[in-house]
Amino acid sequence: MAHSHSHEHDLIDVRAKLRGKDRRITKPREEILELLGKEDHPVTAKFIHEKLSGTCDLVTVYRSLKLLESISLVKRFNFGDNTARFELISSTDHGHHHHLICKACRTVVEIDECFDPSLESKIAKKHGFQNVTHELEFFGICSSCQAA
Amino acid sequence: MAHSHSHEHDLIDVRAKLRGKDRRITKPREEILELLGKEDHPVTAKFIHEKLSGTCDLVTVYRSLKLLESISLVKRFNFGDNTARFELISSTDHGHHHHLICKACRTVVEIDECFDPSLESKIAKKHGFQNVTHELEFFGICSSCQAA
DNA sequence: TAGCTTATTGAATTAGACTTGCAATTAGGT
DNA sequence: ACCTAATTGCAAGTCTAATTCAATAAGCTA
Repeated sequence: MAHSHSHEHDLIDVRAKLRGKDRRITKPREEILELLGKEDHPVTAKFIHEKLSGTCDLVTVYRSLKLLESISLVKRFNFGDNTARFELISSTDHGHHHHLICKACRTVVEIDECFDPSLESKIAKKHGFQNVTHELEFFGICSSCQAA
Repeated sequence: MAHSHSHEHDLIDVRAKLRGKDRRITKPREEILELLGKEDHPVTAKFIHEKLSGTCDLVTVYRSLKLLESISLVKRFNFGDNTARFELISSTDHGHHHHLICKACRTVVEIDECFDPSLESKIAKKHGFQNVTHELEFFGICSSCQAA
């Protein structure tokens, strides 16, 4: 019950984001959002497609993710392996956070810390840029892989 | 003369890096290094291949860049468009610097500033990671594109 | 300098992520 | 229930990059 209620709540959110844009709530989009809600790290389109095992086409996953990204429900991350990864944007951090990735086993740790925002505004001002954001990921060797 | 002299100097560097590794100094590798030395922003493999216009195959460019990266002569950057970009590693910053990229026209500005290294060591220690590095790029709208 | 060993190259093929065109389907308003 | 347009599935295409293998050439050694 509690789950279906919160699910309903999510849907209201999604509808709000789609409203007036001639966009629709479809089963693949719902399923992808629900799956992303259960993952605590960014996942690839292929991973989503496999988890959904045949309920929709891989192309639909790509298209859905692009749409969800465009309405700021999902954020795309790049871990340097030529494969986009997607995470649900949480209301707490608005999707702005970083990751620490093990170069050996590809384990991912979510990072809340970030550098002082004054650095970004300083850089923006210095070069006359506006709406400056950044992408930051950390890479290293996790404790398990150090032992091995 | 001055140029050929500095070129010779570079070659000594390259030979040193390759020494004892059963690797060879070849014309494509020399040409790629020379070209990268003239560029002041990261460039794609395709760009290099076009500039070298037929002197070697695109596959050789990919292979050479991978080799040069492996011996720390070249650094790979990711600007979020699924295309790797490469820059010669300068002795001054050891390849560690960042970029500010215009989301509209893709203009690139080299950035020297970075956040305090204590943030990185704090994160490394907190999660038991070693050899932690980071990839950081800034994105925004440049002054020309703001006007347009 | 010639000869030898083996790293490297070129050309074609393959791999993998992602996109596009189009007919069939379906969301969601009336 | 009906209608219209957004969405999907499937096939085919694009783009970056890796792989295979015979031909080439770097760089010793005599």
